Amino acid sequence: MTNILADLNPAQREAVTTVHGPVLVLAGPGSGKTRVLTQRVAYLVRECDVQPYRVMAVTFTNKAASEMRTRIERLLGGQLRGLTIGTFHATCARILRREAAEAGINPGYVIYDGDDQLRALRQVLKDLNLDEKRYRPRAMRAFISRAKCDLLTPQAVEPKTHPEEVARRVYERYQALLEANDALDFGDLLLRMVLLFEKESGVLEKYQSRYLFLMVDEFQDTNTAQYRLVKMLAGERRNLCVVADEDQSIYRFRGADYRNIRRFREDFPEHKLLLLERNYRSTQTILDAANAIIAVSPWRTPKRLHTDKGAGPLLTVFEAYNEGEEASYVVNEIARLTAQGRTTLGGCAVMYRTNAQSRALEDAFIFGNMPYKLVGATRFYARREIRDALAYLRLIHNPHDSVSLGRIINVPRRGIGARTTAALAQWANRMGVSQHEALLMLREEHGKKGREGNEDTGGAACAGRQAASAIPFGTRARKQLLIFLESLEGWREARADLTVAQILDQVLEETAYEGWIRDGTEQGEDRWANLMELRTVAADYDPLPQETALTTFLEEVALVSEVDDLPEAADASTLLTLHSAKGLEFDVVFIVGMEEGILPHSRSFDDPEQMEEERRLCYVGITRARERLYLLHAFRRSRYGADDLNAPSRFLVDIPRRLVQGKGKSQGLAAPRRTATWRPALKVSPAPSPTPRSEPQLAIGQRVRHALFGEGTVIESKLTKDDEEVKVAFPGKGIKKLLASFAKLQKLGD
DNA sequence: AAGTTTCTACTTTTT
DNA sequence: GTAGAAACTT
Repeated sequence: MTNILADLNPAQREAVTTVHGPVLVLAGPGSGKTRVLTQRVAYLVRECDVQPYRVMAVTFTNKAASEMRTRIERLLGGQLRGLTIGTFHATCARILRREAAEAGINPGYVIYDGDDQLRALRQVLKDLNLDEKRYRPRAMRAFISRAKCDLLTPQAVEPKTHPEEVARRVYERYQALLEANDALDFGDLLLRMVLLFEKESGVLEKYQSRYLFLMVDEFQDTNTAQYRLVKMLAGERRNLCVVADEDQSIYRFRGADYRNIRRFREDFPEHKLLLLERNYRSTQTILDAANAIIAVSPWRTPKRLHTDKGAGPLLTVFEAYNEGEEASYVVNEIARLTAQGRTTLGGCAVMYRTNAQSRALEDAFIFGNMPYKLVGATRFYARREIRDALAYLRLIHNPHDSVSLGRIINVPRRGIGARTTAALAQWANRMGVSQHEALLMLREEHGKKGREGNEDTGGAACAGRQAASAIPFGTRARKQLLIFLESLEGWREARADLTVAQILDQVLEETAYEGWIRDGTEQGEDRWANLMELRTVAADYDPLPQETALTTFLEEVALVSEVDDLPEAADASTLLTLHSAKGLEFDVVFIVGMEEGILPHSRSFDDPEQMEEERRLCYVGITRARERLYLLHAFRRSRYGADDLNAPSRFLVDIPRRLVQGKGKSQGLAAPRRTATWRPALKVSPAPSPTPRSEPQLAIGQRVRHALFGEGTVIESKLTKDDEEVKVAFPGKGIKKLLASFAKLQKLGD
């Protein structure tokens, strides 16, 4: 058995072994805090005879949680039954499911994400006769989410302005809709948990006495609801260990409040404070740059990060002419560094402020025939086809979910248009039942009518009997609705005998979804492939007991995050936002778009607090680098259509020149364009030298082979200054723009 | 109701 | 420069 405490520095060791009472670990980037947390759990279990099920560890992402679990299991050599490791949301979702009766929730509830929230809100705005232009669903969502983070129910909100009063009413109505749908949104998971603990002291005590030891990672990113939750759970015992780095607090916009650190210090005055300042990741040069950026920030506990690693290479600051040149510079540098054996493709990452910036980079990677993996962009679970499929599954699981119903009732097209869906929603509303129940009533009426042999057209005959159930549909609409209901009821019955994957198959089959989505375009193929990918994920749930498989699948799918489904294996560079970079590390990091208006983002200009957050975001990016750091900005950048000229980021100015290669010629205000700057990189690049001018150009119609895309046909070709740019159609892969010198296209006969 | 075209907002970050 | 909604037509 390995000694759990070996290889820990004194501060780390103390953080691991101080298991009783509150502990605050202030941990700089790369200081081994994940290590501390895993060793601490292992220490509790092995050295202190604590049963795993008495420990709860909360992490920020599911990925962090499963990594931690794996590492602990490796340390202890065995499965840890009953250990609770997960995100706040996942943990609350599970407890609420278990305590559904006490919480007054249907245990089969579904979880609404941001997109579902918007759909629900649009319905609410329609019901309240509010103009979507004046009361933006997104603004309403932000208002509601903020309220929930602050533990405010609609009744508790105190509107200060008229628009806030309207938002409060929307919140109230929205909440009623969710309740009717047996749905909880992300905010509800936390809010309802807190409310349950406050209302039912017995339930709280049950969990307090189960969880003797609590740990929270990324504590600076907790919101008020989350703070309240851990404080309640810690109870009298106060065995609560939180790990925080206020310099990496980057989620203020979704309610995170790094002041929870201060709150912790006040609420747990007897806490032990531990500082992890030794960095095991980066060179001193990178740490100095990071310190220079963050030291400017007020109100922070100063930390002095240090490392045993040497100075390492200087930083590179580079001004490109535009985003295209910025991207090709990155690709060239990665090619050069990997060819020199200084790193691997997987050791390189490119980080940016907004997802939209990934496009130019992707183009450059494809141009250069360099493998890359993209984190985020259009999240897998945000894709339309995936959401459609999940809506079907959710509806089968919980027919009250009218948001899902509204999503797929006419997808694929089945003759139920906007008019009919609006009428159905209104009708159900008026009768105070869910849309599914309304459909069941419609069927009943229909059957009755048939038996009575009543041959009226339209719903007039029923109107006299029951005003509330006057059926607002024409014959055709009614027929289509009943056909839809039959399908749904069929799946719901079949559900008991089928696995999740089989239910999905059946839905796709019976709705002819494949034909609907596979329309012969490249996009259609992608979408179908995504669905098959979803099917693979669903098949993972086959071994679970039949009754819980669908519930578990839907819950886990609702709570996965961006970085969670990062493919590990492939040797490819990573493209990701600065936000999703947190917690990761790479040999070489490129931060692109270091410009005023991009990083810092223009939305932060008028709010000093938000500007500080931009600074921390920059700090997070820098501290991801182990060896080499490149900071890039472009003289000119096109942002949705128009061209902008952006000054270099103010954060660049804070970096001491001695840390920067080439004496920072490009620092200061926007310099005139110097395209020559990046050409040398192209020359030393290991990529094959550009096709000699004499070589016959690739003609339109020429068949070619590409290493990544296979065989294709040239459909467009134009000569640029010193190369040839071609568009090639690859069957099944779509049309790609390629640079002849990089793409290594092999000409094929015929 | 479905298929077109036109318009518009979008691009901050996500459990 | 695009995706999704709204406004049109068939």
